[in-house]
Amino acid sequence: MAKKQATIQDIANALNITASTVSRALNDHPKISANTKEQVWTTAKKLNYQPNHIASSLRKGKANTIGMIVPRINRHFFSNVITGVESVLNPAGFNLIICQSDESFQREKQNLKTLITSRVAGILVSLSIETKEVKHLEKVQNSHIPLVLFDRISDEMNVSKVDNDDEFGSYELTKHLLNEGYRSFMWIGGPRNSIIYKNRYNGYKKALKEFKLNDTKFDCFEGTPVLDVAEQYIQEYIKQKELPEVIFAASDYMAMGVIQALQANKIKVPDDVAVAGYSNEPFASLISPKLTTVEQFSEEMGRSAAKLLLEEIESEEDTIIPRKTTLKPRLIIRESTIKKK
Amino acid sequence: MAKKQATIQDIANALNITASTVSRALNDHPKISANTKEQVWTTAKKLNYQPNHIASSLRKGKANTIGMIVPRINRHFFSNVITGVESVLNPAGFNLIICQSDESFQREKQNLKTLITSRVAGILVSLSIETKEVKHLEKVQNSHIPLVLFDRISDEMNVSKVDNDDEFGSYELTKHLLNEGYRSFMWIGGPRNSIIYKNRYNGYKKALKEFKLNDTKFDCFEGTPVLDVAEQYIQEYIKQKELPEVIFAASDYMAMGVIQALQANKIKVPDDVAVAGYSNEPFASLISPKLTTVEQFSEEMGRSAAKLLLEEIESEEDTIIPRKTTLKPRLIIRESTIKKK
DNA sequence: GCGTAGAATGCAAACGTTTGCATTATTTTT
DNA sequence: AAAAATAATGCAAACGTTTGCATTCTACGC
Repeated sequence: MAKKQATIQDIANALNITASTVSRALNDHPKISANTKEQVWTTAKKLNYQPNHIASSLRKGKANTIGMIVPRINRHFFSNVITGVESVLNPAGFNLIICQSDESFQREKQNLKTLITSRVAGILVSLSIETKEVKHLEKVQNSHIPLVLFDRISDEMNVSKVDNDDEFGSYELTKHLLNEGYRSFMWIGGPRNSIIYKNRYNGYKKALKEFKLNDTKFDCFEGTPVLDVAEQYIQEYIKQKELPEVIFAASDYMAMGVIQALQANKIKVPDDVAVAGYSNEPFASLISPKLTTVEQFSEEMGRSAAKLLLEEIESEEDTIIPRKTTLKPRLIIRESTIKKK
Repeated sequence: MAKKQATIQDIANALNITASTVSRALNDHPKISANTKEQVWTTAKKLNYQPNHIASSLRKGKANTIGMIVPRINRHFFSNVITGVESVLNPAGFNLIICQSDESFQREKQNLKTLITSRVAGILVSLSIETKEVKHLEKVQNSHIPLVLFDRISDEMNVSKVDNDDEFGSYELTKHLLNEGYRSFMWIGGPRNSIIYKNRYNGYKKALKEFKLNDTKFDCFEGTPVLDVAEQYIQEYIKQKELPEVIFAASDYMAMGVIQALQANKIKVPDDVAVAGYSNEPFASLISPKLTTVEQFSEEMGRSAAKLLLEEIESEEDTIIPRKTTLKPRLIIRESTIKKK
């Protein structure tokens, strides 16, 4: 019981050599004889020696741990980003500490503090919806910890970033709708102070402008990007006004809400009103009609962000030049926007 | 540039006191005068001092970090468990290191090793599908790290566990089908060497037995619990044999595959054939017909597992008595199994 | 056979905290 | 007023590694 973990010193004692030799042997240092290495390795195994990363981190002045802050882990998009991050970090010998801000600015600050005191080797952040200023991120830089922002980025920070070309994705989707022949549009999206929705809106507008459809008579609705909000909005809308030919919801969940509201009113999708979404949630291909949407390469985003971070961590330079990677999303055309010819 | 992080010693120097006093002041030790504490706190702030958790972990012999191994993070169920775990661990001052086994036994072993060398204070594990033996888990116990298994548990390990009462959930669902009046059944599920699917199968059988429906003429199919596998199976099945009144798929994804196969053959759900699933994935309420299924309280599972682990970590005892928590799932009846009266 | 190079290992300090015990200063008790 | 108790701080070792420099030993060249 309570047998202590074997240390490097125990191995040294067993072999009548010093801890330094053992340390070097374990790390396959070239100046240690093959014979000694062999002995060290076998006794290490015999004693069930497990290296103490804490001690080595302290001595080396840095941990093999990366911190990551996401708004919420149980969102399809973010959990895939995490998978991508891990796929790069683990082979490089790093562990991931994951924190959730829960879309709260306070928790985001708290998380950052924890990561700094844990002396992580680097930090990845996707900002919470509530986050309007970035002073807390500057603290990270003061602590000389490499920082990379992804998805929900901030223009104010001069650090490396990875984002999706939301404007492009939205533009492509709108073009598809226009090419199908739709001419009256409604836009539904999340709050436009979020950079994500701002960009999606801009792409939408840009495409419309190309077709001289500047001022559509139909509304643009902004709200919390969840199913219920969109559903209620459409339910109300139906009672009062005429519907457009197509509704572009800049979130799949909102699109789902729209579809449910329409179907509840016996309005056929896409025959009466077409619907498009954004981000290709898992359900998008499962519902009927299958939802036209835009796929974001979430795992790829994770990989890109992790790579940028790794490079900064392994860089010898004093000052690193921030870089930005923008990923092109891909249009996925499905039943919900196909016009009967 | 390259300014080092301030240490406890820097504060001590600034105030002409020793590091021990500073340490005690920062930890609000009762024997330090209010005056000194005040001074220490203000200079700590002035120097932007950030405690070094690595050093303190080393000295104290343990980290404030918990390790967690899940098969895959981007599954709705597991990401919710993680959320539950965090909600207990974070307030208690612990961080979470999350590892994915990717359903691979090798990676699970590798992950465990990493967590042991990181000297985490405790480990939470849900076993991979491939895991048949648990020797690697015994290593954790040899290292005197508290261990709690959840969801995919093993009977061979004498440790604390949290699981779902899958037999009960499956039994309840089958009872509902029987009460609706269905009398011919088909079972579709994941591999029965997985404890999860074994239990679900048992609950199903138990309910049938109560209605003297021991030997149904319809098949039981086992396969990888994903959409495609189930869809293909049904597609083939339709060509060859007559369908049952109801198909119980012990995974929502499989149920989805079943529904798609049926609908592709113009077979109406539930009018011609009813379908039920298991685990209440987000899409279950979005598809049409809405899917009858069983909800598992994933966040609650995370909270329970984290609480058990915390108790073990904080226990002073040398030997801890393993405990087991079993969560009752809840039947969710939706359109896909409602019989036209 | 002496000097030297190179190989292998040892020595000791360092990383930043924490903590048992010792010390000093102050107050209380008798 | 001396002894004892209390309060506040200091001293130094410890946690388990890593690493620059020193040391030992062997072999080689001339």
